[in-house]
Amino acid sequence: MRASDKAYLRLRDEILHWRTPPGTVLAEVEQAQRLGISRTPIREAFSRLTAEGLLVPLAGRGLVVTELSRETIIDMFELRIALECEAARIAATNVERLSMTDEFENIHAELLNYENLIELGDELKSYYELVARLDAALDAAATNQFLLSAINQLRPHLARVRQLARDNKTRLVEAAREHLTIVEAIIAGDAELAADATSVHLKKSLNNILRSVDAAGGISKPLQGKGAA
Amino acid sequence: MRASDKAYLRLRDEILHWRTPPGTVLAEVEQAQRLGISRTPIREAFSRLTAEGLLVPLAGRGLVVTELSRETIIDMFELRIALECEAARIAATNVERLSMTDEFENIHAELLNYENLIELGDELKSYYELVARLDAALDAAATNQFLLSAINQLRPHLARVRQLARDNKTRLVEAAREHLTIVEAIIAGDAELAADATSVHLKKSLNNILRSVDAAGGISKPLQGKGAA
DNA sequence: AGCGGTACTTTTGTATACAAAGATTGGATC
DNA sequence: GATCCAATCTTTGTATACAAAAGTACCGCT
Repeated sequence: MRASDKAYLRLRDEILHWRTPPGTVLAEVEQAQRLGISRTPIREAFSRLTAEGLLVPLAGRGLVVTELSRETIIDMFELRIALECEAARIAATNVERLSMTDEFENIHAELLNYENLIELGDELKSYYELVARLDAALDAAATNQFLLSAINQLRPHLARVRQLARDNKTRLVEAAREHLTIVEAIIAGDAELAADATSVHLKKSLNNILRSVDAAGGISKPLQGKGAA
Repeated sequence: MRASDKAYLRLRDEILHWRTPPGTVLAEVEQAQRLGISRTPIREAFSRLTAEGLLVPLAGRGLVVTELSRETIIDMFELRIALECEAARIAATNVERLSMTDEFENIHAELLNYENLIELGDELKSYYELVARLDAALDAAATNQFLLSAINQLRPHLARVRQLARDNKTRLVEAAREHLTIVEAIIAGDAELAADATSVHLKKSLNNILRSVDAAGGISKPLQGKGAA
């Protein structure tokens, strides 16, 4: 793997997990020395992170990790809802033609399973893996490179926000039911239902995150412990 | 201006205006020599163009200008419709609070003017400038940095596609009316009407482009002459 | 004649030296 | 004491040399 890739992944991971919190200033030489590589691959990594919007140039002083506000999170979800509803719409339309019904049926069956098992802490990781599989299946069924690229552009920002909220058991059971509805709509080929169910799920997710933020008295640092994911 | 910026703008311009058509392979040393600068700023420019999706890496052979197909154009507009309808929705909601009603009223008045003047060739440039002003006003009223960033990501691709279509008088008059409807909906604060009017306009624009492409027997090279814009 | 391997060429990846631009701090002057 | 200017220092921007990796072509072998 290239040094620039390693630097990019590491810096991004540190930002996403709040080890380098918003407002932190990064300089080229400083990071080059810390990571034990030269400025060239660091510049490459910086430019990718800047293009993603995780860093913004600070005139003559290096790059700053983007701030995160309540409004920013709302804006993020506003775009996310538009994009993922569209993706769900397309997926529902294409699932049959792409012979992906089986894949969604499998996910559906496993979701039914996890709805009962979710209270067991051990199952949490598997549950998040299942949601990741659903996301991947949706991506595959969306078949629109531009839409996918826009969603992927948003993902790192969402990952950073996710660190702020802790999913409790109640919310997880609810989310599982919402996912079930989405999957069922896609299997049925009902595009508008898929879009609406996605909207419902995302708006409830947003509310859950905002509740966590407000309960913590604003955005300061991520929640600690195994609950966050 | 930095050498990397100059290189980026020039390379991008050449791609957008089909002087470097899809499929062209670009190498670092080659472009560095042509533009009279070193490889470092060229790499910077290449990485930005790659992030935008105008170039894709070709293993061990440099970077290749992204291909453009009929389906690609449809995908592009699918995303564009989702994004700009959302932007129009937000703009209609915010226009009053942002005190931007006057700006849209001005654009409205000028649109009414151009609807009559549009057949004069001299007015074409001014008309496109007016549409650009409308776009800018919409951006300002959208107030969602993530949504805007997604739209801006799409713009260069749309610019490249625009070179393929020639707007005839009939289409221009029609487009002016569609723009009028959008502006009126925003002034009225009617979010859903603004979104629907935007959808109408963009779907008709897409059809006009596809008609041009099909009439030319596929995507080969851009139309020549003053008509394209 | 086809296949495989090796050497060579081309291309990208990295390090580093140097240049330029901007910010900050110190001093001098009003 | 405040302000402006200048020198210095920090930081990014650019060029270039070198390393590594990948692709290609050629040659020998089967």
